Amino acid sequence: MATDRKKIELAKWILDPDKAQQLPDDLGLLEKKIGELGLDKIYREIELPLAPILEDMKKIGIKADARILDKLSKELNKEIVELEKKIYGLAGLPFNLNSPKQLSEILFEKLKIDSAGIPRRKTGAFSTDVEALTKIKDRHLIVAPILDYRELFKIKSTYIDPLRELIGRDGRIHTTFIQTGTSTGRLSSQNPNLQNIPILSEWGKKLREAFVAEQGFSFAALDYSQIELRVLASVAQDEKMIEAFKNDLDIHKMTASNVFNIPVEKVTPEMRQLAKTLNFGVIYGMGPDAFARTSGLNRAEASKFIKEYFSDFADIKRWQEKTINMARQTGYVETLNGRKRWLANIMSPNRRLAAEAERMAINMPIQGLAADIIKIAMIKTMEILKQKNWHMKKIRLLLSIHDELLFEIEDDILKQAADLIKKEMEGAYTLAIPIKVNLAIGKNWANV
DNA sequence: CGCATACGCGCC
DNA sequence: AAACGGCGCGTTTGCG
Repeated sequence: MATDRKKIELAKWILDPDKAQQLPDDLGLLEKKIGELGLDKIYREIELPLAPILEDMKKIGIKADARILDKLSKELNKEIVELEKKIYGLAGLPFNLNSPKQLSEILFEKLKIDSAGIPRRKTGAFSTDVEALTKIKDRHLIVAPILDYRELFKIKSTYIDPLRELIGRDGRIHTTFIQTGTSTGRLSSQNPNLQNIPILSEWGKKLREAFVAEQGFSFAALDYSQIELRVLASVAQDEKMIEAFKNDLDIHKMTASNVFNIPVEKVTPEMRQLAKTLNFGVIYGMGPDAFARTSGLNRAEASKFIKEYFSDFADIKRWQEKTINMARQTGYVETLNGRKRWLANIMSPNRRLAAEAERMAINMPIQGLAADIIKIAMIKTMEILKQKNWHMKKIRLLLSIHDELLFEIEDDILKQAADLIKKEMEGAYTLAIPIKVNLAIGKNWANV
């Protein structure tokens, strides 16, 4: 059970996850307030039981193969040095490639690359982020190797080398899951952050191969399928989206079919990608500008698609408006479980701040309920594992990555145990639609 | 020299 | 220019 110190920290965070208020360190007072604000379920049924589970996860850690990391570090170093040479040659002089300021000077002053369409940063320098560099990729030969350099340097300096140093004498890496670190109810992971290990790039995959299951064990990765969109459909009670999930349709395809007013069979991959961006954008409160930027459309087209989206899924629009109005009246938003986030700026006369608060308002009940669900699943699952006397001996919960749980399971019970966990996760909460979990099994984190 | 900030970027 | 929600972290740069 949690210490009073820990309980106080949790209670204060639940009362005010942005930590903007000055709350007393008096547990009695805090718990009284929790009751008054309808936060008992969050406090007593979710966060308090979760605390010891996170402690166990930290203690057990995840096994990492130092030899693989060492090998990757050497390989990356070779690539990075070669890219540096090439880039300095094209620039005509060496400079600090990791300095956006210096890089900007080289690109746009020394080499005089056309800066049309490249935004300036607040320091006045032209942006050199991946979006900007991609835009000028065809304007000079130096750009492509810079993009390559960025990717490789990032993976080496942020992941490979620090992770190597964090392997303990037990051969494992022990992240800290922070229970009071987010404003929406999610967990975060620190020192190292194991919630943002690369997965998409080729080198990211190689890195994940360094995370390995203990001898005689395998990894089981279970991730909720489209959990935030399912939560959105359910919370907003959008019949069209609910039906799609009930029928286990490809949700992005269905969205494209609606937005483009064509049958599902006629949806192209490009249309589906656009619909996918829209679906995620809706959860984040994306406007026409951001949608245009990420989709490659112009502003007018982007606006048109957003409008079409909300006419097809009118209940979602209505829910968003209702949620923002409630926030204006009460000063907070909440998940179906009562988890709250106070939005001080929702009535701000500063439109930028008010609009920012509105986006937080429509995001938090979705992201927060998804977080509630996976936390409930963690608690229910661990209870079962303890009953079966598997906990820590034959099964360890290693990581929680927002919509995914990574377990290490002894091979003799692997299949039956993984299926059991899957059922627990799917049954953790009842929405208007089924909750689906994907299961993957492998000996390392790249192969799950 | 340490610290805060800006920038950039990995993940969900 | 930016305004797409939630995080943690490495490097550079400017300041005290």
